Amino acid sequence: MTNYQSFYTNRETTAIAKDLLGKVLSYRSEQGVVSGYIVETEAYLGQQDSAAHAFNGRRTAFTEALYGQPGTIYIYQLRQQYMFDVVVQDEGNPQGVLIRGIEPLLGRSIMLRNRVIDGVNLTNGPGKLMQAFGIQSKQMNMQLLENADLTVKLTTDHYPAQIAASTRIGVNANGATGLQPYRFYVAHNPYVSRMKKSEMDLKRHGWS
DNA sequence: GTTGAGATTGCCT
DNA sequence: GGCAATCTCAACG
Repeated sequence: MTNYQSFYTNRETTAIAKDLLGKVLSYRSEQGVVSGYIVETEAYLGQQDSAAHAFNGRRTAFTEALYGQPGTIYIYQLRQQYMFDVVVQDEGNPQGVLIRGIEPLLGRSIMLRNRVIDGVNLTNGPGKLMQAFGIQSKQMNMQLLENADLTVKLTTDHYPAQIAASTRIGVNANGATGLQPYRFYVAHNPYVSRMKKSEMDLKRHGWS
């Protein structure tokens, strides 16, 4: 267990999901470095969470990465879209945090080229941000964030003025934990998915 | 500006 | 065969 990995264990997954807000997600692409501040996350609590891929201990090639060490990359494909989770908790405990939105920092022109659409639509969704980064394969699945071209920097100069919570998006609401408030986001930040224009803070973007 | 349904691919979530 | 942790765009208010 490295120091880097200790961030991703030893406390509740919901606490880790909140703590990731404001951290910088960075990718060394072939076109150059692209990065952004994390503004939206969702916690998935593994075997007891009816909305989680690893509910009831489901373990297949699809979900294998979730069972890896803390800080492992979990990339999966859904309807032509790639999505990215950070695996949290100790090896064998299949919990994860889905990164749902980022505020662009470096390489904005690269993201524009990859997405061909400007404004908040550049990165305000889990599939959108992967498109913007130009990650369109599962090549980095199961790698450690620490060693991969995709990393999360755990120091930051951005802190949410307020963290909001809600139910998770797109999950089956009928399960036991389907309506738990495990989605966390920087209140009023424009790059949060489904953020209403009338609620956006266009000056400070919700940072303190 | 906001909401709803269709698109469309891989795996059994 | 059916469904999935989404995106896009057309239609409505």
